[in-house]
Amino acid sequence: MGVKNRYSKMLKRENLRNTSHRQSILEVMEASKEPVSAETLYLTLRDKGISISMSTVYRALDVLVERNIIAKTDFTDNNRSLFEIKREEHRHHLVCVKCKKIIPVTECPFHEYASALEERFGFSITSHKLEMFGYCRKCNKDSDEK
Amino acid sequence: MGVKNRYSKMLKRENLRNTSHRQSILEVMEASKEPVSAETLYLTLRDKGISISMSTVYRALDVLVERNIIAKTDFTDNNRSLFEIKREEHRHHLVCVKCKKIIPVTECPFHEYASALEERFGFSITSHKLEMFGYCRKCNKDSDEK
DNA sequence: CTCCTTAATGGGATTGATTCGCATTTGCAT
DNA sequence: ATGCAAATGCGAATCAATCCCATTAAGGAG
Repeated sequence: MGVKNRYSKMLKRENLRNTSHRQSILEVMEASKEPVSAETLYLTLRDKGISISMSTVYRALDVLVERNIIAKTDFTDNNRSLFEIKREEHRHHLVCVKCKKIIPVTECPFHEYASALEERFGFSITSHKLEMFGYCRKCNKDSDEK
Repeated sequence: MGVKNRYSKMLKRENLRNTSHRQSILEVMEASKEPVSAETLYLTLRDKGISISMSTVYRALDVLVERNIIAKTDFTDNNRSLFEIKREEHRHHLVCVKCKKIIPVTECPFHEYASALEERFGFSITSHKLEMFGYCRKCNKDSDEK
């Protein structure tokens, strides 16, 4: 099944219209290895010759987050939201505080921990986010050389 | 050692002036069981009869985050930043997506996982955030009753 | 205790991301 | 092909956060 067809099904299942803009947005997000901002998305689409407005980008992102197709991830950096498509395995991130590089990580060993908390607090956990901050290999090396 | 004295020392150690506003802000944050927004802080201080401006609140929060005395935590809810004083043990949170209640959790079983990632990616992790989302005991019960 | 330097503050203006309102267009069921 | 509700565009509005600059106050030196 082609990628576009897969998106159609996803949208249909959620009672969302299969518009070309939503298709394009999902394609760009699928292709991106890192979380993207609304503006990056907008500019990328423009570069590809697609005419779209910022409102549409934001609205599409909102509805896709709401339907659990993409995730909004905040890194506390310059008050901007980043968005990432949900893949089979969810992701965590290593964020370099110096060069801002974001490394996705797919391992997630937290089920046990989560279960214990659910029991203790009577809380049903439906999702979680883990972000780790520090210095990437390159920035570590750069500061060694000084 | 009194609380105020402790704050004085923290500020002095960081070469920050021990101003009454910073004292007040730290007191309010210490007393708060949950992360607070800049606005909440501002209003709380006003209620206590302390005259302060939003600029000062934001500036104090910035410098305290920078010096690692408090932490900025974003919960993706209405694009607002929340701040929390750092205690002996760092904290994670259970965030109820319905009533927005935030339950702090002090257990943190991630050192092993973190070490493995550091090795694999040559990344030095200096901090991390884990937030879990779902439904609290009360909101679970409310939806049962329907 | 007083003086002096400079960090900190107030308050208003500004920025910048995100949201809103409403007229127009488009998807899609029939 | 037709009709209607959903989606879009574009400009205006909102709202948290930041900036500017004149004023105040912390705290070290004497």
